[in-house]
Amino acid sequence: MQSGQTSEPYWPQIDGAYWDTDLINGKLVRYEVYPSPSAEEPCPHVHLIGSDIDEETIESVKNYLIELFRLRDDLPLFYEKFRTEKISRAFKDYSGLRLMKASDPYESLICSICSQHSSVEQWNRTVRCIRASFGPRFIGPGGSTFFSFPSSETLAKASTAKLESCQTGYRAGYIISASKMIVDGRLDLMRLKQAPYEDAKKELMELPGIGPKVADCFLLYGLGQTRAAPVDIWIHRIVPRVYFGGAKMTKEEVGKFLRNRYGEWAGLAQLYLYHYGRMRFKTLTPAAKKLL
DNA sequence: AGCCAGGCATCAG
DNA sequence: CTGATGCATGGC
Repeated sequence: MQSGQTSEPYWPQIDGAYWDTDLINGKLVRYEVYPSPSAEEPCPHVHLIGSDIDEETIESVKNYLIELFRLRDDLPLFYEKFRTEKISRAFKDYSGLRLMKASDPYESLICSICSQHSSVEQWNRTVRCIRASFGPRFIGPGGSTFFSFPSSETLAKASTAKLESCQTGYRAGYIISASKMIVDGRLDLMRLKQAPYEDAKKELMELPGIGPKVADCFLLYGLGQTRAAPVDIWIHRIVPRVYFGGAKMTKEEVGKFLRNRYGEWAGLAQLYLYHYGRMRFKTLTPAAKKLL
C-alpha cells in the first residue's frame, strides 16, 4: 500500500489496519486487514464487518484477499534465488513487500492509463473521483456509502467533460476509447490473460494512450503477468546505476534486462528496485536530488 | 516561476 | 534510429 505500486487506489488506514469495502459473492463486506506478523509467511489477521456473515462468506473473502495480495507468491524462494544479487539489499529492508493483483482488471487498465505522466497521489485521487462520479453506489456496513468502479459500458458513454472534472486531463479520450473497444469486443482483457506476454503487450500498445509502460502496468497489476516489468522514470534511472555503472540505456533495454535476469519474477524485482530507489531518494538532500 | 510526476504521440534530423 | 516537444493538472 505504501510503495505506491498498487493495482487500484491505496486503501485507507485505521488503527494499524488497511480497510476496504466490496461486494463479494453478492454480499457487502468491509474487511480490515492487519499487517502479518511474519513478512515471509503471511497470515494477516482480518476483521470482517457486515450483516449475516456466514462460513461461505468468510471463505470467499479469504480467497479474495489471498488473490489480491498474492499471498501464494513464495517470497523466501525469490529471496533465496537472487540472494547474491545487488537487489538483495532491498530484500532485507523491505522483507514482505508484495505485488498486488487487481480484483477488477478493467479498473486496473484505467488506473494504468491515469497513472501516466502523473504522480501516485494524483492518479489515486482521479480514480477515486471516477468511482464516485460514475460507479454504482452502495450503502456499506455501518451505513457508510461507497462506490465501486464503473463498467466499461458506463465509461464508454461518459462525456469527456465529466471525466475531465476528475482531473484526467488529456487522458479522458484514452479512457473512453479503451472502454469502447472493450464494449464492442475488439479488446478482450481476459483473452489477453491467456496470451503470451509479448503478444498481449503488442496488442495493448495498439490502443491510443497505451505505450510500453502502461501496457506492462496492466499486464502485471491487472492480469498478474509477473514477467512484465514496467519501466518508469524511476526504474530507468535506477537500473543503469545499480547494474551497469551508470551507462546510458533505453527504457526498452532496461525492460529486456529485467526480464532476462529475473524471468517470471521480473515484475517482483521491479517492485523491490522501485521501492528501494524511491526510499533512498527521499533520504537525499535537495542538492543531491538535483544531481539526478 | 518553473519543473516534475509510475508516458505517449508526433515530428524533425 | 535518437532527440525534442506538447499535452492537463497539481504539488513543491
